[in-house]
Amino acid sequence: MASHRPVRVRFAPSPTGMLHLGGARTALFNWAFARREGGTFLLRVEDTDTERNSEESLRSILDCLRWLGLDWDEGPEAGGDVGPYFQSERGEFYAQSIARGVEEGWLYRCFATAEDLEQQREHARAAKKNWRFDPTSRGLSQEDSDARAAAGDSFVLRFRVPDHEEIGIDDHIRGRVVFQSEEVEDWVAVRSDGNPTYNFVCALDDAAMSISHVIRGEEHLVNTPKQILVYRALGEPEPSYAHVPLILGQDGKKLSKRTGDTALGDYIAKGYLPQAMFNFLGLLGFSIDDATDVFTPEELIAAFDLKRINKSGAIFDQDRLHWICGEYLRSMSVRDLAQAVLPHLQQAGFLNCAMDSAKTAWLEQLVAAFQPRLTLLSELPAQAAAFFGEVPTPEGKAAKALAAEQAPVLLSAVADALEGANDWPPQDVMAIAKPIAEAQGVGLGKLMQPMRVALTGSLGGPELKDILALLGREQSLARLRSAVPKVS
RNA sequence: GGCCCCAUCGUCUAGUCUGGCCUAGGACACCAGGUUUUCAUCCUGGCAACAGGGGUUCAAAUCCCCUUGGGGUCACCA
Repeated sequence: MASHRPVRVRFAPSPTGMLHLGGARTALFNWAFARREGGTFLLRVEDTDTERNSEESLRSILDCLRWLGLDWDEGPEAGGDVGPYFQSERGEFYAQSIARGVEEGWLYRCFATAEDLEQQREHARAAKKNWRFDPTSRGLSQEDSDARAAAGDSFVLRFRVPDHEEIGIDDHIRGRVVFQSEEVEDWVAVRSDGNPTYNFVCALDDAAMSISHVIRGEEHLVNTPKQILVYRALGEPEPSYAHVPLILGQDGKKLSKRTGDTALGDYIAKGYLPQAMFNFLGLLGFSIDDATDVFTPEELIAAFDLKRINKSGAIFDQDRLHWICGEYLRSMSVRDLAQAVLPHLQQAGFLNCAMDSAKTAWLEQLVAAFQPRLTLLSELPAQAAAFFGEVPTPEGKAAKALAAEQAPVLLSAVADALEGANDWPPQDVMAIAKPIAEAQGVGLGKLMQPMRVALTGSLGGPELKDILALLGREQSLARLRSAVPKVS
């Protein structure tokens, strides 16, 4: 099959909703393959469903692809020599192909109504019999057909599927897959309103755009024979195929909204990093080798090979995505991380002010203190709330630590000691704390615990020294002092 | 149900095409230790899989067949 043509691959989204994770991964694989082969990656918008299309969907899909770092060589906003790249603008081209199909006889009029056929299907279902379109309209004479059309009877154009023909593909992922033409019904290629259907225009456009490799989801595998037949009718070279396995939900079925978020946009909103998402998607159904699970786009490209894509479906593993995100987040520079996390803080109502250099420096200090504790950008506002407002009311063990018998004495002692310190934060908090604990005859922990709770409301969190620095002298002392009367 | 696809730890996977190096490797999650004033990070260790049955072969996770299980698809949606 056409393996020596220049590599041209496409991602063909339908702008009827948000970009699905499966679609995002398909796009990623197409992109990686094109980049690996030095080929062309193009975007074609399949907006033939005028009912469900929306401008907003298209924009969001393009934004999502860009967010992932996938750039396209031809398509919307990029142009190209084989456009238009919107199917809604290719009507003239389709009309020519339709005329040709009718003339050459591989498209024929069928006057059966959708309702009739639906009724037949119903009957078959009730009788538990397998239903397939009965191509009796094929027998309609040209005169009768013309006459009924002239009389204004509504009709669709069906594709005349040949008898006893073997339709096989050598799928890059699955190997040889063969269909018998008897299994393929005379499908509708042009609707009664004159608009062509997906299987028809998809093949038409792939041929016209010289697509060399069709890399798409496995759910399209059964569409392939229909599309191959179009190539054969057209006398165009067939592309080669790679049917990528599905992304499965926790239930083992095709990922759907029932089992969690399915749109890439949902994960963007949750604060996942684009590098992490790219990495994770590239690891679903593909692997570089037996040990590499964190990699750059360049490394993915260098190793990319359609034959290395798995055959079986992969369950979307949130834990793994979460982990990868943490890996990237921890490897980021404090500066970049501060920038990335700022929108999430502002969304939570923090830092909604002009960011002068002092504020930025403080934010970077905060981010540095929390970096080892974060896996998602969106986690910071909740974790660091104590640094933006009141001390959250301690709960559970934290409340207990603050209510300990010696806590008031220890806290006021430590507040006094800190107040006397020359620098802020004190160079060695431990050196200040130790004697106080000893004087009270308790372990260091007995002092540190209530101190943390008094300052942040929590037993966990950054190092004490960082907490004092972030809070500042005044605020730190105030919190240590005000915690005392609360418990006494 | 017809047609098509698939089958290694709970999960993502390496190994399968080109049988022996596999007493099946890595990672996530989980569990247990260690480092750390806390939490987290980090380090060490542990748990855990070739769906079943037949072949072929000196040798099978790897090749063949059957069974079972799972999935996809059966629109004038894409």
